[in-house]
Amino acid sequence: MPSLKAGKLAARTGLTVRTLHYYEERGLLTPERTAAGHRIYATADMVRLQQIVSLKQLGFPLEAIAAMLDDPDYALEPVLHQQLTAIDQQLAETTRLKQRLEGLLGQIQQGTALSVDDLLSTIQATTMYEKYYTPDQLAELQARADALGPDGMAKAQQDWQDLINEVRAELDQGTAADSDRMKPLVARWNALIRAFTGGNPAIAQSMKTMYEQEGPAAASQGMVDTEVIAFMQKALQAHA
Amino acid sequence: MPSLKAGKLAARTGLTVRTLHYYEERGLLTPERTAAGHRIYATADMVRLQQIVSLKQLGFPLEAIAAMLDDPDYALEPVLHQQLTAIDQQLAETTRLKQRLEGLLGQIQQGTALSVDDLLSTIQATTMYEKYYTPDQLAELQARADALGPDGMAKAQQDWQDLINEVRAELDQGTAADSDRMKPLVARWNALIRAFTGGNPAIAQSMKTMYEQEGPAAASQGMVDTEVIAFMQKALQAHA
DNA sequence: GATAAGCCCTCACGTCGCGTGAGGTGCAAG
DNA sequence: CTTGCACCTCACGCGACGTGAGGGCTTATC
Repeated sequence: MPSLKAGKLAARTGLTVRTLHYYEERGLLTPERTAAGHRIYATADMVRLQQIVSLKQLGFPLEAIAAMLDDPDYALEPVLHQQLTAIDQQLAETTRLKQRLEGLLGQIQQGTALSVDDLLSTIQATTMYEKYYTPDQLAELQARADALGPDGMAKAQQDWQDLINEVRAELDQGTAADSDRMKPLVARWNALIRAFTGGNPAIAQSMKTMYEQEGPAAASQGMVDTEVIAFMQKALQAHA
Repeated sequence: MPSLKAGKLAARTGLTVRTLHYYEERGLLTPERTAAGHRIYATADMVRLQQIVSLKQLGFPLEAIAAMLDDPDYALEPVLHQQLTAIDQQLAETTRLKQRLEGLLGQIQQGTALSVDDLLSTIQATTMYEKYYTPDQLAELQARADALGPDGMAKAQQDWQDLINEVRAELDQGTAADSDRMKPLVARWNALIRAFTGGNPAIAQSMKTMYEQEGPAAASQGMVDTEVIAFMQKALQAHA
């Protein structure tokens, strides 16, 4: 009769004894026991173990596997869809990460960036943008940046920084987003955005999506201060 | 003077206070303290935090980030390369996972597979193969499977199962891999492999690679018993 | 100057899927 | 009968925090 103890089953499946114990802890697999407490895995247990392993290969957490195996009428389609969209998202993120890494490696091999600091300045400039702008749009942005030259870029950066500082000052003073005091700041903000987008509405739209979607996480990229962004979004709407 | 306490900094960066604490625990960020023990983040701390976040976005673990930031001459190229190959591998695995999920969803939507059990039989048949065989080879295998028909498939499966059981019996009896008793079993094994590969050496090669590379993990897929496989590899070599 | 609200602090345990010992018992072979 | 291996049960470790619990600090209001 084909029934095995933990060590043998582990050897045959390529799992470890600890893993079998763990599955039992989680209620996934419940072999019989000898009088001395040794686990005895019968054929049915092996079949079930095989199912567990297969479902794990599909990326399901153990808890979900337990639910599936314990209910034979489990609705598979929704979980598969869910799993698939999660996978798609992960795939997209990983792909972007790969592109970033390749870009940085390229910079290093060209000698453009050598220290951690150099690297970080590159990251800030590129990370978030790649996500929301199409290649076309990125090319256009790059062209405009080139046209400005390093000095122009520095000035634009400074303009943004000054404006953000002033907005934060108002925020700290408790100024309301729809206050008249915000009017000139809103105007300057819009002007800077126009300069950035070059009047291209597609780019403006991408930028808007970026802030809406990304929220706090985006700001952490360039350290743009999430509070200021949220505040300005209200102000922009109030003075639309 | 721009220096903030934990809550404010957290709000601005989109991180949580706990995260700031944790970075301090790990030695990544060490703000000053007030007499009462409250953390005070100066501008330099914010810059450093920004660097930490950026490097985290590249997928580095906190320990590596600490090393990079503490040594300005840190050799970046190797770690970037390493990171990139890790990413590539992850990408490949995730892509395969996605394909599997899509295949299964297709089956469900066609009504071919409805229960968890149906799903699992499909998984076993396909999972591992997709990894090591080229699409061409998979098509050829599929064609041969179709030619056999369901009955032929069942017989082939049974032949394999019988052979494996016999091999395991020898293994349990302590028969040596190079023993003459193994000769007929080796011959049958080779015959079944020829039937499977259809004499196509490319497919045979893929199959070999699969077993070599995958080892125990592969077996867990179809529950092929890793011990029997290892034993047969020795036997096949001994009787080559 | 007292009090309440809100921010800050330090433990300390939970997450997920096991790996890795430590320390003790069971079992088949010599 | 003893040796040695297989088995058992705790119990801590990982990575990057989340989530309270329980208690001090600070600031606005009365």
